[in-house]
Amino acid sequence: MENKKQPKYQALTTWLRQEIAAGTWHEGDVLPSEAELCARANASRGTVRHALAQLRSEGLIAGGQGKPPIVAQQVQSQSFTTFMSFTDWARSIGLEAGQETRELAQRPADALVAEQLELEEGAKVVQILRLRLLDGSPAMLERTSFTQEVGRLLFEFDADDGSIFEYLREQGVDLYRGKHTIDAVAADELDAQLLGVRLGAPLLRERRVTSAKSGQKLEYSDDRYLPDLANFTIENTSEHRASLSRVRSIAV
Amino acid sequence: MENKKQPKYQALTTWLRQEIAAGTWHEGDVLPSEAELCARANASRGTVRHALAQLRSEGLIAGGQGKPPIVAQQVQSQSFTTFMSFTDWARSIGLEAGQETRELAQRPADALVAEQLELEEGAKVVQILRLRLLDGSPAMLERTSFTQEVGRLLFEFDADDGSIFEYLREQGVDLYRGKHTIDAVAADELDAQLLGVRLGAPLLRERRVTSAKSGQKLEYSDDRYLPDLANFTIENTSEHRASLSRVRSIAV
DNA sequence: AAATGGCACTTGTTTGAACAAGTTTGCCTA
DNA sequence: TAGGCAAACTTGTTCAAACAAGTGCCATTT
Repeated sequence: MENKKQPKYQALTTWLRQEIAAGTWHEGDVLPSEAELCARANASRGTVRHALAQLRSEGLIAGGQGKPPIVAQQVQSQSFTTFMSFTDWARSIGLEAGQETRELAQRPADALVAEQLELEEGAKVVQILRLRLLDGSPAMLERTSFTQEVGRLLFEFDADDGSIFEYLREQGVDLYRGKHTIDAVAADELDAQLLGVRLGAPLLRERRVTSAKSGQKLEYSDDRYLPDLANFTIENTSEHRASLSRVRSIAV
Repeated sequence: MENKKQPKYQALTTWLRQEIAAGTWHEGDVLPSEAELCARANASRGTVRHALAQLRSEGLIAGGQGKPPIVAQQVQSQSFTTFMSFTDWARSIGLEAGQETRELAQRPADALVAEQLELEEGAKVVQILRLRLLDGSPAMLERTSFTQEVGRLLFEFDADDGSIFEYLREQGVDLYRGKHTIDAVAADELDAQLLGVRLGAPLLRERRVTSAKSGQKLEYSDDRYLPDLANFTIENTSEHRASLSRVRSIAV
């Protein structure tokens, strides 16, 4: 018996999730029928169905009426942290993240940054320019702007020392929501020099606005990846819509 | 009354989804309590909760125990069809999709296509090269390869006439899952000529493998967008993970 | 006036039951 | 043997009831 605080249906989902992750049932395998799960978990069918519904909504299992549920083809996804933090991402694929901080400055926001962070133009922001490395080679150049309130914490942090995202969360900053826009851009002089490509080379750009649960904007970043080193992938099915959208570009 | 085939809880979710989309309740507004919804829909609480659970899993509503559900901050996403079909996407943003088919041919698969479609190298595939337009101007160049079985249907379709995706679905082709990889690439000669950019200009590339529910690969496409005209966006929160992943590039 | 206690209301969890609808299996017939 | 039909099983939908647990408000008390 685990923590008695956990409701029965959640204990069931956790158990099933773990079993699937552990490979007890492989992709396409048939799970025990609802009746069997009822017996094994000593629960009513409603409870079991509640648990299965949760897994279904996560896309972990599939199956239609009359047929027992099967383990679905996994739709890969990354946790919020892994997707938001370069350091965490690198770790997750077995590489070591590195960084060379080129600039850390406080200055008035220009028009673009002010708009993205919903500040008055000229309000003070903290900007950081970092070259990010994967196993020692340049992979991405990030230009990030923080609101004054959050950014001031960075002056007490060695930006060559790891994950800003992680550090800010430890400091209690409520980084809750990320809105990402992905496009392609030609390398400018700075990109070319630091990433080691020729001027005008195609780069994969991710612009990101991070906000608190309250909706207050905290960070705006323009990250440019070498397309040879990083891609974005997404999967969707006619049953399991992805939250990715293709949108019309907005002039910048 | 609509189609009586639709179960009650689904009618309820549909209704609520529409009301929310229509702005009857705004972000942060309180929805009717479960009891009220029971009365209004003439349904039991279980049914109402089933409907609410569905909306909750889509991230449309939030709210904790004791508090009535509220309309959550919208995480934008697109339906499977809208994301898979250029024509449908254009329609959704109020533009007209156009196309100029440059080639429709049957030929042996090269190594890349064969690998993506899980065919023997040299197996026959149907390839189509189409320039896609938004309101008349070039926006994307698509190079798509279909397995023989699916592709043969295209010879009875006027490819200048609209959505291949829609046509194939009407013909009963089971287009179920899309796996998308997004990166940036330099325009080659053909891209430059048809899209009207200079050689080497950055393009936003989406490579896509579409498969049937059975897992059989049906289509591989390399779509190159003018980054001025289309982006991809995604949102995630620490509670609502997105299915997007940043991955290490695989050599092509 | 401020703190507290309780009541009314809300959602969360669980059970049991019944019928509908799709799938599989195996037997029986042609 | 091939086909078809029916029974047995599966999941899907819906209802009703009960208690647990969290929230908000109001009246009473300090």
